[in-house]
This record gives sequence, structure tokens and C-alpha cells, in this order.
Amino acid sequence: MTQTRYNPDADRITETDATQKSPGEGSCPECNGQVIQDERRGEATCEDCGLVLDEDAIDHGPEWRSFYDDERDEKSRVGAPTTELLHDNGLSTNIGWQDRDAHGVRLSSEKQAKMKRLRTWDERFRAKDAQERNLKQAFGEIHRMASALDLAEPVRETAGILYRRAVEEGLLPGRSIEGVATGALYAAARQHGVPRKMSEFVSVSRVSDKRVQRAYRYLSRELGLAIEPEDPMEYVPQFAASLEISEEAERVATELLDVAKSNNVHSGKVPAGLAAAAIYAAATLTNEKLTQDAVSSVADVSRVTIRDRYQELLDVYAGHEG
DNA sequence: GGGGTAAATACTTGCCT
DNA sequence: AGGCAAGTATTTACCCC
Repeated sequence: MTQTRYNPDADRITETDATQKSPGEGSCPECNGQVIQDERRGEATCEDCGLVLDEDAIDHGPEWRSFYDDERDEKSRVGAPTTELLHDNGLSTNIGWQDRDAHGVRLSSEKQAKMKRLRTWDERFRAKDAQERNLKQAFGEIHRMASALDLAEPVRETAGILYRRAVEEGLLPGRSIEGVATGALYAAARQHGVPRKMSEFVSVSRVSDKRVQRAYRYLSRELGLAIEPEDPMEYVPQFAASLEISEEAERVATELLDVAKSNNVHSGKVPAGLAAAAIYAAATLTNEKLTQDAVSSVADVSRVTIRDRYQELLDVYAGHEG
């Protein structure tokens, strides 16, 4: 089994995209304030009173998105099930090249020219069609994997955009659709600050971890992606939610990570491991029952690692505060 | 349950050429 | 450029309390 190590500088780039919040529709039933869509958390909240109006706004309705304005008119559809993808099964008809009619008689030069034009257009449509099928399949895969990993819609959207850019810049030849789609989704999750471990993507993908990693590195390099190094903090909400610990403990966990970060204890360590240790340490500090085993399975980090890291966290915490 | 340890493995880094 | 060696983080598998 291969592992992805944490290298703080490996893919540090500066630019960033992806808006996190946007004004939603309607107003708050409690205080009439403006409703804000927080895409990162998949929530709709009231700007004034903080009332959460809609959680887990994920996966509703068909995938009817258009990624660019000029696409809206084309009504190009994505995310269709795989059964629809190969509509002609490779059995489509070509316009013959012999310049003869059905009886084998040569066509007039005028007709030859006409047929040549028709062939040209036929090929153009065919190429366009092939690209659309490619995108369709990729979007289908992205959708499937994102659902399996419980990633919110904006992440899928970003992955789709990344994939489309990859196709448009001719990065696909020689690479599998699935591999690049998985890489794009991984990159998108990183960009949105809701990372999952690479192994999780591999487990819902149909390609090897090597291929996914290569695809991701390739995408990140060729598209100049703005991907920050993984931050342990980003894992805290995920882990806290699935372990159902108190908000107090979650707060303590981020505090521990803060101290660790300012003491530079975190470099070279797997971010998920640190986050898991912080959660565990915070739970013990706040007297909440939480076994190392539970944290271990949620974070996909070994018990040993959690022990080591959490001792370390407590040490620097005590040293710093005391 | 928590905690410890040893061996195996993967990955990084630095050094060499 | 690429290969090798050393160091470190992590996992696996065992142990004891």
C-alpha cells in the first residue's frame, strides 16, 4: 500500500478561486434577515440571527448545470447515467470517400466538392460529439464519486470545471477518463477546504492510487491550480461531526492545533493524523468518552499515530500555556 | 480500554556523481 | 540527472496493565 505524505511546500501556489458564500434566496422567517448560502458547509443560514434554514443542500434534482454562460443556450446536459453514454455504440455511419455513387459511377466534380464539404462537417460534428461523450462520462463519474464521499455540490462543480479545462487544453490523451476525473475531484475538494484522504478517493474510483496521484499532480501542474497545503484544521469539522463530540471539544481541538502550528510541530506530519489526535486530546480534556479506536477508524489513522501525536500536542500545549 | 514496543514500509531529504 | 543512504512518520502486530 502506498501512502501520501504531507509536504508543506510541494504544491503551494498563491492564487485562489471558488467563492464560499453567496446570497441565497428569500428572507429569514425569524427576523426577516438576508439568507446566506454557505456553499462550503452546504448550509443556508440567516445573516442576522444565524438561524440555519437548510442543511446538507446536496444532490437535489438532476444535474442541469451549465459551467459557462454561452452553454446555457445549448442546453448541454451532463451527469447522465452511463447507459446513455455510448448512444451509437461505435456503429455510426461515415460518408464514403470513393466519390462514387451507389452504382460505382464517379460523381461529377461539382458533387465531389459537395461531398468533401459534407465529410468535413460530419467529422467536425463527430469530434464534438466524442468530446461531449467524454465529458458526459467524466461528469457521471465525478457525480458518483462525490456522492459516495459525501462531497457537496460546489465541489463537484469545481471538479467538472477542472475536468473540462483539462479536456480543452488537450491533457487527456494518454490518460484515463476515470483517473483524471478522480484527480479533478480530489483537487476540487482540496480547493474547497474539505479534503478527504487520497485513499478514500481511490477506494471509490476504478483506477489505482498511482494513476490518481499522477493525474492529480499533472492537473495541478498543467492547470496551475491554487491548492494550499493541507491544513489539519480542515479535518476537524468532519471528524467532530462523525464522532459527535461537543462544540466545546471541537473548539479545544482547534486550539490545540493552533498552538501546535505556532510551535511548528505540525510539519512533516500527516494532517489527518494531527487532526485526529487533536480531537482525541480535546475529548479527554473535556471529559468526553471517546476511544482511540473510534477516532482511528473515522480518521483512518492508526491508534499508534494518534497516541504519539496527542502526547505531543498536550506537551506543547502545556509548555506554551504554562 | 489505554499504553508500549519492534519490525516493516513509505516517503523525504541530502549527498554524491 | 539520477542513485544511494540516512532519517522520519506511519502502520502492523504483538505485548502488558
